[in-house]
Parts: sequence; C-alpha cells; structure tokens
Amino acid sequence: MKKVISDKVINRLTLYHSILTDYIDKNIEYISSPQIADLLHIDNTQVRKDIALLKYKGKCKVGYQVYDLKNLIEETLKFKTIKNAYIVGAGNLAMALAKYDNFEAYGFHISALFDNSYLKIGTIINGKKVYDIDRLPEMAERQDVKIAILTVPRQFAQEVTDFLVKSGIKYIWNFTPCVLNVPNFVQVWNENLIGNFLQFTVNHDIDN
Amino acid sequence: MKKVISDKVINRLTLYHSILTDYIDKNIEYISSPQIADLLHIDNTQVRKDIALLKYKGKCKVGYQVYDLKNLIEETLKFKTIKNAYIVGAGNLAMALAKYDNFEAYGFHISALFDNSYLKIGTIINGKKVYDIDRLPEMAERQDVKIAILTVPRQFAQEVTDFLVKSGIKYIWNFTPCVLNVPNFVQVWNENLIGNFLQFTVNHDIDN
DNA sequence: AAATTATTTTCAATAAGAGGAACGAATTTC
DNA sequence: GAAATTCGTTCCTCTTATTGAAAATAATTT
Repeated sequence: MKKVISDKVINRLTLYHSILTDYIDKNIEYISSPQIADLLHIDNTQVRKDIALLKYKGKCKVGYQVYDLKNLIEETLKFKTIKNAYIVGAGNLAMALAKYDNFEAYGFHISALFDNSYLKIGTIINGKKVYDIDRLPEMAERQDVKIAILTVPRQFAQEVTDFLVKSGIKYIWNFTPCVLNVPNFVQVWNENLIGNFLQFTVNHDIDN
Repeated sequence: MKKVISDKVINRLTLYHSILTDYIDKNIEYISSPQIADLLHIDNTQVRKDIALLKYKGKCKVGYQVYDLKNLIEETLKFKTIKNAYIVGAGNLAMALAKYDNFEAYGFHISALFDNSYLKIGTIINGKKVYDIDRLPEMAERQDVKIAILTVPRQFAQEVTDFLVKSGIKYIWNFTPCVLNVPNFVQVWNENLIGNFLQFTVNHDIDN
C-alpha cells in the first residue's frame, strides 16, 4: 500500500475543509494561507505545501478560491464516495454515532446496527435498524459492506472481532479500548478517544 | 512548551497500556517487544525505543515485567492524576461520553454537564448532573475546572467557545466539526472523529 | 498612468524527526 | 557449552517540517 497522502496531511486537510465550509456559509470567495494557518495555530508554509499536494494553484496576493478548494479536498478525500458501514454493538456510543448525521458529509453511510440483545434488536435509531448480530455475515455479503464500527463492551471485543473477520469485514473502526488481534488482510483503526486528548494533558501541566 | 514525549509515542504508549491490561487479566508476568509489535503490526525496535524513553529496563530473553511497565506508563501519561472536566452540550454524544466510565481509568473525571435546554437541565446521567450553562463560569471558578468537552451543535460551536474562554476554560476537547477561534492561551484539541478514519479510506480502495 | 509597496504564492534548501535494519551483549534453554 | 531469543544501541534512510529567497500580483502612492 503506497500512501499517496500521509495521515498528517489528511488530518489537516479535513480541518481546512471545515474552515472552508465556514467561509462558504459566510459567502467569502477567497482565503489565504496565513488566514488558515492563524486559525489552526500552525505555520502558513505548511498550509501552502498541503494545498500544493492537491496540485491546486492559488492566486498571488489573493489566496485560494474557497469553493474550488473545498471541492478539491472533498474529491481528494473521497467525501463523495459512499462508504457503507455497519455499527456493531448498539450501546450508548453506537446511539450517538447513529444519530450523528455529519458522517454523511464525509461519505460514510451507516447501513445498519447489530447487537445480540433482544431488547435492542428490531429497534430503529435515526432510520437505521438494529439487527441480530447472527445476520451480519449474510447481510454483509449481500450488501457488500466491508467496514464495521466496533462499539461493543471491551470484554467482547476480540470475540466479536473474530466473528467480523470471518464475516468478510475488511476494515474495523475500533472504538473499544482494546488492541484487536486480526489477520494481515484486515485493517484496524484504533479510535483511541482518550489517547488523543492525552497528547494534550501529558505535555501541559493541568493542575487540577 | 517543550514536548517531553511526542504525540506519536504517547499514542503508542496508550496502546501498549491496553495490551498490558489484557495481559494482567490473563495473569501473564512478562511481555516481549516482538509480542507487542506483532499485535500492533509495527516494528519491534519501535517498541523497545518507546519503552526506553520511560527509562525502563527489560530483561534479556524474557522481556518486560507487565505489572511494572503498566504502572510506569500510567505514571508517565498521568493516568493517576485526576483531571476534572465539564461536558458542554448535553446531546447524544454527550450522553455516550458521560456514560463511558472508561474515562476514569485515564484520570478524566466528568464533574458535570451543561446545556441551555430546560428539558435537560436538572437531569442526571450516570450520576452526573446537567446544569444550566449560565452557571458554568461560577462553577468552573469554584471547582477550578479548566477542561471542557465541547459537544454542542455546530452552529453554536464558536459562540459557546467564546463563552467558555471568558469563563476561564483553558483546554477544549472539541467534538464539533468546526475549527474554533480561540486566543493563544487556550488550547484546542480537535477530535476529528471522521478525519481520523479517513486516513484509512483515502489510501485504501474501498469499493462500495 | 507609472512607480512603489505590501502581501502572497512558489520554488529551493536546510533542519528535524521518525521508522526500520543491523549488531553486540545478555540470558535462558537445551 | 552451544543455540536461540531478546534487549539495548547505533546507524542509515525516508519522511516531515521549517526556513529562506525569488517571482507575481493587487493596492497604494506619486
């Protein structure tokens, strides 16, 4: 797998995108690299280099065209490509994610949720139905879904992961605080919620 | 601000920590760098180097002592230091976060939630009370809380942020898909949920 | 209208950092 | 005692970030 765009750049591009969205709301036509850089407290050369990766040319003394640049980022990051995904484990976090319509803006479509509790199976959250997890293998194959968002309690994480792997899931977005053991052909992204924020509290002195 | 430990290392350390927790549950006394590396699909030299940063010495041919290493990581990442935080905006995501007891393991304590809806003010979620957001400045000063977890709808993000800044909040864990404009003495961590996972879907070909 | 100024992009070069390979040293096992 | 495994470290490579001109263009001044 060759990385066309590095992780760090992708992350920054999503932030630029969010700024651009805001500028469009405000009907501003141009944005400059120093403007973006100031908002994010990063270096403006960084911004220009990231944008240069997209082969996009700005206008001297004016900056970049907001609308075009936003579209280009969406194209590069494939926001318009629909990525179907299942949520596995219909707990609190799953509910929040299922109700979080913002996913769609990035091309993620939650097709269904899965759980093993009879209290949850059959319920509908934000138009998305909760199915018995036993049905996942069949549905995943039929709907050709390869992404699972894992939100089960930690003690079931590995067990359910094994089940997902057998079901043909290829990408697991792991919200559990566990390191999952998977074969090489399955990719895991550990959404280390707390770990990310720690980067913050470790190096600063938070004295309460 | 000098970074004693880089972001990437911190992120990996949290993953090691999660593996170590698992090993303790299984009553295994020692763990080696290749074992950790295999689970995370990274290089074992990397693991050794990260651990070397902690000034921890392993035992040749045996590995590292699970219990000690886990404690050392917790100490380094300040898991035992209680970090009080408020959740601002009592929506779906806030509910999920408030119910997510795992935060405590990392030293994060949610002291209270805040909202402006009379439907939510006064309710109690997982033992944590929802207060009128007007009370935040006074409470933050009295309780000396400097961390806010922002989960309001995107259209109110900036407005509420300005309010938080005026209230003396110094660290904002931003779950909204907005880039917040803050003064230099306030730090924002953009928890770019989708952005993180995109790193995944952009460079792989997910064909559905 | 021409010249100047200020801002911004672009290109090039340097510096810093992270990841991976390799090797000696140590220790357990056979 | 020999073999195998693992740690710790050094070195090298590749990536990423920063710095420093130079070119371009809009706005301002003369």
